[in-house]
Amino acid sequence: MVRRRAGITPELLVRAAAELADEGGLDKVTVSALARRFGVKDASLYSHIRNLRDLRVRLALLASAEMNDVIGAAVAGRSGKDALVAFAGAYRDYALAHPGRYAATQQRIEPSEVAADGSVLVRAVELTYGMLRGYGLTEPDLTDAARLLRATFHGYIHLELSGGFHHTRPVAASWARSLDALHSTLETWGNIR
Amino acid sequence: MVRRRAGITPELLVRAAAELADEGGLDKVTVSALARRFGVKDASLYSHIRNLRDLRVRLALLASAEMNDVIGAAVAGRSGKDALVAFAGAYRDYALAHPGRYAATQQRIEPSEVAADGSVLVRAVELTYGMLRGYGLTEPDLTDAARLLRATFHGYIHLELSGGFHHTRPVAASWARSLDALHSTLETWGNIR
DNA sequence: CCAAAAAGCTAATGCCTCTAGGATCTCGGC
DNA sequence: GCCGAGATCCTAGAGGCATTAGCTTTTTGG
Repeated sequence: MVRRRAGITPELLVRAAAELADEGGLDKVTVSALARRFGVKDASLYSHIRNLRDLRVRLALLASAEMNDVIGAAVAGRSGKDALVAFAGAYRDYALAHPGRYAATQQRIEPSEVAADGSVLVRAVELTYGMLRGYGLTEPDLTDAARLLRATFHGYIHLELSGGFHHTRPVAASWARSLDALHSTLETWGNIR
Repeated sequence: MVRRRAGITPELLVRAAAELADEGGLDKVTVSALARRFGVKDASLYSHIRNLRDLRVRLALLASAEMNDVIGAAVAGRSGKDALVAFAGAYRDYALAHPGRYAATQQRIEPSEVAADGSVLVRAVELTYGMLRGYGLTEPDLTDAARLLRATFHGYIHLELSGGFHHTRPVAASWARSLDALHSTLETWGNIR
């Protein structure tokens, strides 16, 4: 009997996992579902990934890299409010288009789990700091402002994705208004309080 | 053989679930774990709760009610920045003290799942709006500002709980600074852009 | 062409959800 | 006090998922 192999690689698995995540949520990313997808037994996947956790970490890194790319492209050549709006827009668009991947980026990941690929996470921070330096901020304001931005962006997307905004007013309108507010805050950061 | 009953009620289950959640995270809230806790077989719990989902929704309502209480008490008699700081402090303190319960409040819950107890969710909105009216905001600014606040608070807590803040600067310091910024934003909300 | 590495498979264990149907306890009413 | 109804708990069992161990088959480099 000539049974060809499935030609599975960790990369293929992660890509399939990303699709599963975006289709049905991060908790649909399961070793069984993945095995099913490749027409293979569950146990067979353990030659390619260490375990489910490993798979999800890889997925998180994939998604983070993708986000870095779209955000990086969006901010390129812009500064000030232009950059802020571009950054925020790219962030939100990615998250809404790829909710499962986005959710994956929100998992707690220990440095020991990423081995050498921590660069992805570093770059995300650099993008934010780069944008903030356009507002003339320095430490510790840089850290404070970066935290505020990340929190606001993430909080918004999370609430939007989890159906937390019931009001009839379009979320996009509130989002734009919040960006105005954030911009204004960043401009006057040094004078507040 | 005289076997006394365990005296289980849905309320007891939910309270135990809350403890499980705070101890090991929301995904440790499991029918099996709960049954174990009460010295009873898994299947027995299905006389008290419809299913796991039902349990988690009840947990979310419990936690939401608790948060409303502490926040309500914190804001009582205050206005302006006092109220904002009190609100935010109560919110963050509760979430950090009860991470599992807090996580439960972040689940997507359909109106059909809460039957008549939707009042809890309404009150949360009222608390926020009440505080914002102290800043003289009216619709649609009220909605926009409420969304920004919820997003920021939630985003901050989520990132803090998930270990997203790696920098050495104390999170509490950045948090305080962000509240200053938010206050300033709310004060000038009408003038921005 | 062959041996070792790689990629799958079967078998098993353990944990979890949930349903069906049976036994037992409790309690209100006679 | 007794009894039936309903509430509460149990046993059995199906099915899903993660993970390990050990075996077989396919590939591939020398």
